[in-house]
Amino acid sequence: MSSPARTYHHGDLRRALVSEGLQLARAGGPSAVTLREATRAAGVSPNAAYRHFADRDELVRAVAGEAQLALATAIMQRVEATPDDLGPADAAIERLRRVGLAYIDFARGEPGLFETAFFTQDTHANDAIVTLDDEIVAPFRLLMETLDAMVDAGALSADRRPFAEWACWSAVHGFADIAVHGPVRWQPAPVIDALAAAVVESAITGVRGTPTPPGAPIGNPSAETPPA
Amino acid sequence: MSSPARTYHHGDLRRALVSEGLQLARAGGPSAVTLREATRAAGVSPNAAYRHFADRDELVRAVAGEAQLALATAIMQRVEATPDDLGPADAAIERLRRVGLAYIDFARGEPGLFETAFFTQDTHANDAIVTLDDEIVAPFRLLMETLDAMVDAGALSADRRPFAEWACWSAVHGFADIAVHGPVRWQPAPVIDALAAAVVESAITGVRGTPTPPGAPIGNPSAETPPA
DNA sequence: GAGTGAATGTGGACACTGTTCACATTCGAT
DNA sequence: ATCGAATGTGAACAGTGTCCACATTCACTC
Repeated sequence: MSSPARTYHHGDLRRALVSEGLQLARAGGPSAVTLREATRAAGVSPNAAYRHFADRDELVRAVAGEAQLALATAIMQRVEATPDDLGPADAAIERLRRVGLAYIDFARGEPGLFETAFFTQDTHANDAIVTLDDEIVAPFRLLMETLDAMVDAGALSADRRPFAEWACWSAVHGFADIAVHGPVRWQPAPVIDALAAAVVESAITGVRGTPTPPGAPIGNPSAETPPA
Repeated sequence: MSSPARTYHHGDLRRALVSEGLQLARAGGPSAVTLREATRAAGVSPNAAYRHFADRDELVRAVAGEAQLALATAIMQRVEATPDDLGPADAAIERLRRVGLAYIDFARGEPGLFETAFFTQDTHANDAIVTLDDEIVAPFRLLMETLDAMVDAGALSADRRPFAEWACWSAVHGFADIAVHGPVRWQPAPVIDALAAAVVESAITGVRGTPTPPGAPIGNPSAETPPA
């Protein structure tokens, strides 16, 4: 479809399979990324996949990595668009708000990719101990940095910093999941917008220990534009 | 195995299939509840299932209903064990705390059932509008009641009541998901306990708009015992 | 009590999936 | 040019959901 030749082996099958897998995941979630469909789309025999992935699981995990990257990109874009006419503390809080809203909007706009990003099948279930660093994914790292920046800007007291990442991530991730799979899913979009905003404010309040500061919340310019 | 006769048709196959499905879901999540395995366990031919369920999906949804019930039961038990030597407001807050911790502990203790409880495949995707009441599941109803009771007890101001259910549910559900599928999963149990407690406190703070009151938190008597 | 229609369970088949085996092709280095 | 390693192919197997025609059994009527 893209390359002209198609003479020899294939050139770069692994990348092609992950790419096709991403499309499938986008349309139908992790369960839709199937070996046979991906190889078929790549114009290759089913078994060819086994030269690049041990398992179907390994393919899906590779796709999941891409999905995580897409999510991280969406968050970064939204954060970088933060207006710069705010005080340091307000700006830090606004950035946290944007992390949360971008996370939620990504889940709503790309439910298949979102679900895939959290696909994990008991890999290295036996490896005795896994340090946290090994598992940290890009979106989570963004959240950590944002919270650290809040402490630096004086928008979050240092003694409230520990655990803050879990409280924030939990609230936002939970709402995203509920908005995609739960009862919220059938509500009209504006209602979901309002709920999302309320949940994010509540998470910020919960972490800071005090209601949202002077300036009213900004954020939430409707939707995001995910990558291919 | 249980019944003595086994002469005629089967007596009550539908119930048997749901029951077997629950076992499968418990061990392997929703994807493990398979028509053939369930019918096999019930000692019946695969197609017999189609006399009671239109689809594999319908079976899984029935199992999901049971899983939701099990979750609701776990929450109720924990809430009912709230000590009664607390003031009304403190008691109301403690009950909310217990709802959250029970939810999280259920997810950790029965990941398969927990995941199954949230299984939803675009059922009635075309039915124009679905009122929220149709979709409300037992665990969520418990949360609503607990929050209403907080308002009555003066532990939550009425103007903070709206959206509170979503903020609470999001935080708790998100952490449960992360603890089961996410990076938290590999941490030792005591660490997860501490994180769970912190997340729940943060959620309560976020909803009430002010840090946790005088008395230190109680809750969290380690684990729960789910049904068969 | 025999008979009849509805409910329920069976057997066989098909398409689809992941996966393995032996085999074919092509690339890259000697 | 040759030979080993990398990569792709074909046929096959087990497992899954699902449909079809057929068999059994229940519940009810005459």
